[in-house]
Amino acid sequence: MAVDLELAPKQKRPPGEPCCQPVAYPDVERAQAERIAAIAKALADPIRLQLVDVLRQHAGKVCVCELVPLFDLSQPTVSHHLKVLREAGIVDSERRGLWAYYYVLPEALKELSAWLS
Amino acid sequence: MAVDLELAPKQKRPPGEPCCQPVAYPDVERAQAERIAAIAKALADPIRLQLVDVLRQHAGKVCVCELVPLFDLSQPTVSHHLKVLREAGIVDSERRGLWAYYYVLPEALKELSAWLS
DNA sequence: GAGGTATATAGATGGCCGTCGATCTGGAGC
DNA sequence: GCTCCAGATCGACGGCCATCTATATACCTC
Repeated sequence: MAVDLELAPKQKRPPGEPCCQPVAYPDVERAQAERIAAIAKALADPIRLQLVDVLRQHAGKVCVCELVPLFDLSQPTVSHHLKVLREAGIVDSERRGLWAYYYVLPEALKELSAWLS
Repeated sequence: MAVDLELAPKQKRPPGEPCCQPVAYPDVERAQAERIAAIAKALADPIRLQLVDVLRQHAGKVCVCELVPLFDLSQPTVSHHLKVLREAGIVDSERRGLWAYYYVLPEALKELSAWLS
């Protein structure tokens, strides 16, 4: 998966109609592309996107028991989505007694946001 | 864009009653969340992210024959990724003779970019 | 027309993802 | 101790995804 691999120019082509222009290389390295794509992948589900949206509305922390009834999904499924977001570094959680509170880590979205602009 | 709803702190509750009511609702409607998530999904692969990166960097139209050798993938696989990006509305293509030139549709990324900021 | 070339499509395959019900964990309160 | 509850984890299932090879399509040149 060599991003920095040299481009082999076209060897035979109809005259007068050049195929290949000067090569454009990816501006992002492979490792960076994988990081950004991983964030995009975590956001690539409407449920997770709305979860992040709710958490971002509150600068504070939101209880899981508030998140579950927002969606027509089972509690384990919502918990699974929260785990995906947590493992992507987009959210983190804190346990207080019986309840778990989730909150956004805004830094996690910066690289994707910066690449998009 | 933010809906101001307050987060009720968790208190002890009488047994037999549900833990809490949802206090925050998604600011993003389901249809909008699905649109944004679909864009994120198209970008959720490092190859496709780098393809978009190359096309954005070039700011013009890039021949497929330049894109294929950038990755250690078969030509049909690169073609598949370009098709995914095209069906997501992120890129479009134009055929010139034997060659196909791809270019970015910057509008497609705006909704995701706006949601992130 | 024949022959070659760039790209797209088809079909198969292995793996990952979203969802569920069932179960486990650990804290609260009796 | 025991019971109840919030949340996480497990195991399974169906479906979708990324990749390949093989083939088709479209186009050019002779």
